Amino acid sequence: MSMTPLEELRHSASHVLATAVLRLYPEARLDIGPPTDTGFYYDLDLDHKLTTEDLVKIEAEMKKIADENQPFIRKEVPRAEAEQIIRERKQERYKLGRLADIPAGEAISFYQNGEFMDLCAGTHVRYTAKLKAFKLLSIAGAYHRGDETNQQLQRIYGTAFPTKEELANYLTQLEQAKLRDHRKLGKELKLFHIDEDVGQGLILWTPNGSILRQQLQDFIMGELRKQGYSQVFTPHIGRLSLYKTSGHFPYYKDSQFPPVVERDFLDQLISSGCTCAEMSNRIDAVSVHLAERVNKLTGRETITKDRVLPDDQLIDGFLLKPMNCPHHVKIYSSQPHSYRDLPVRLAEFGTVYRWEQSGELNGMTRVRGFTQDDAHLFCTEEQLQPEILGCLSLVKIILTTLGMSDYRVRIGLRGPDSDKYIGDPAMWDKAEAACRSAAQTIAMAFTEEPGEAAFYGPKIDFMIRDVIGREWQLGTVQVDYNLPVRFNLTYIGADNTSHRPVMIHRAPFGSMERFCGVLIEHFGGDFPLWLAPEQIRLVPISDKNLDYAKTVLDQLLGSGLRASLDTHSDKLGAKIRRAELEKIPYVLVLGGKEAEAQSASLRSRAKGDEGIHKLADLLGRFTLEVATRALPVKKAEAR
RNA sequence: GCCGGCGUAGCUCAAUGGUAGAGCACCUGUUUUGUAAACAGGCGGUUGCGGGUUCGAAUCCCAUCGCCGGCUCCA
Repeated sequence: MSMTPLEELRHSASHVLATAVLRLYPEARLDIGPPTDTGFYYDLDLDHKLTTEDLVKIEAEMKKIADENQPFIRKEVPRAEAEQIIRERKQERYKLGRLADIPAGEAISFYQNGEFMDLCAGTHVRYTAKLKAFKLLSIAGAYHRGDETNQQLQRIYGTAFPTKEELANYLTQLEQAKLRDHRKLGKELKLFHIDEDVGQGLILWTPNGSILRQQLQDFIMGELRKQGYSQVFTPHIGRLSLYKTSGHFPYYKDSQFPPVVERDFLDQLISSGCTCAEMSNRIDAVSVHLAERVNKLTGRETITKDRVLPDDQLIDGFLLKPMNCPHHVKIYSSQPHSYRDLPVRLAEFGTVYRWEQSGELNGMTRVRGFTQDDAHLFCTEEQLQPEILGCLSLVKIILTTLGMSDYRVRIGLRGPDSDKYIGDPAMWDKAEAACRSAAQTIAMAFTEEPGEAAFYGPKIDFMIRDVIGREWQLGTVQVDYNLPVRFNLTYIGADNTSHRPVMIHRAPFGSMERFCGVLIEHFGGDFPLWLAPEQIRLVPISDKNLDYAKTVLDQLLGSGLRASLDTHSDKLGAKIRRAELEKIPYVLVLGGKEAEAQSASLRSRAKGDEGIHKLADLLGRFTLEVATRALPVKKAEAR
């Protein structure tokens, strides 16, 4: 087990944390305490509910242990002795299981510092005095082995650095990151609102946020037209039977909003004394006809007998769509296709609804209703690779245009448990190779992750971190061999026989909500001119300049720019301050001098006062900056 | 969903069992301003919602809704 020096330090800090906890709470039962990307934690079982005050005490005890300068000593022992050590220390509850995880033949080691001894592969710093800069940050619940059916433990998070300066820098960074949090900026800049009366995880896009979203949509739609996409519109709901054919219902029932069943139907069920469990079974069930059809198409018992009921027992209803694909599939299959028509590319900003667990909801990045910049491509096997390439280039255009370079690309391949994956292994090989070579062609660095594929095909995901350090999936490109089969999609080939198309799901932004959330944080609210809700604020020096200011406003609006006039009777400084706080890219100061020369005094967000310019020049500059979708100049670079 | 913390004016926060308050925002008036905050006055609250304890509850207890940090999940 090799660790970087920083990991070694943090891992040692977690041991010292455990040492301190046992001094204060000898009854604590320890699980594990590894280093993380940003610090370390230790999971422990303790009846006493730890509070932030307890953290202060534990941290003080850790400082003492560091001062005691205990050496970390490694001891390798046979398995039987390891078990004995764990029992002597009354830590058998979790540690014996951890011991059992160590494969036979591998060394079993303990690390001791002072009175504390822990089963541990290592490595560690040599003395506790090396721990000069650490801090406990938070307490959280965590399931033993990450399994929600297991005991929930208390997890203490902390961080450690080689020096106090580095720790202080990290903590300041955390504070600064919080200022860019999209939930905070969303409120300050009036970009979106979530109202508990509307519902958790349901975004209300306010006028400012709507401009942001609309600009992004217009941008991507322009690119889609260039790539030969067709625009479609589909409703927000669809019949349950549609999702039974696609397989989404009831397989993903727990992450869907409950189905809508007709009122007459419900009344009938209630009067017939139908129980909830019975009703649930009947809603989940499918007809003999549908089961036979799906099973025949997929060539196996995809829908098992226990889910089949006679037609008069079935309850149909509508589902808020959790995905757009079944609707798009139905558009494809509404008419016959020749190989000459392919690829068919159907695009829609489609709003979908998913029942996310309440504890998982987070601002705009994890919501229950969101709009995907979705599209479904229907193509031949041969077209798969170039089509994937086209999808990737879309994502690349977006990320490049927005200056987002801090992302990683993950190719999800099928894992070893082959039962989960549907479709012919030879087709999978081809699709996985197509993903790989498309990514290579476009020169994107990627990691291949076996087991991360969907059950219906491999995928390419774009992962981006938010200011808190949480990683989110944005853009995605997924190959699908399942839906074309289930819906019996075909096209007529050059050989005049029927063929099965391959489907690609792709969403370069992912969802507009999540993307905008991440984008707000990426720019810290200082949007490029083309995205800024308000681009230019007009500030007259005094009310005497209002008339001139109005003529300037008309010219800006007439050029398609988003501008407003500050008519408050405040002093100039106050008006400037207001515009700065609202992060408006440009302020035009208008006074007597400016009015005489059809000009304006320009103040830019990046550079400050830029002096007097002719209005005509300014209009040209602004419209060009919008048209080229120029990235904002950073304040530091401007100086 | 689970563990823990939190919920006071539009926003940021004060008031720890004894009269709900400040700053900003907003409105009115005065001021007419040259690059990040003029001055004065006014409006604004059933302390998330519902119960309970108490002579008296923002404060203590119960329940519920929501938010925050994790965990689990994410077609």
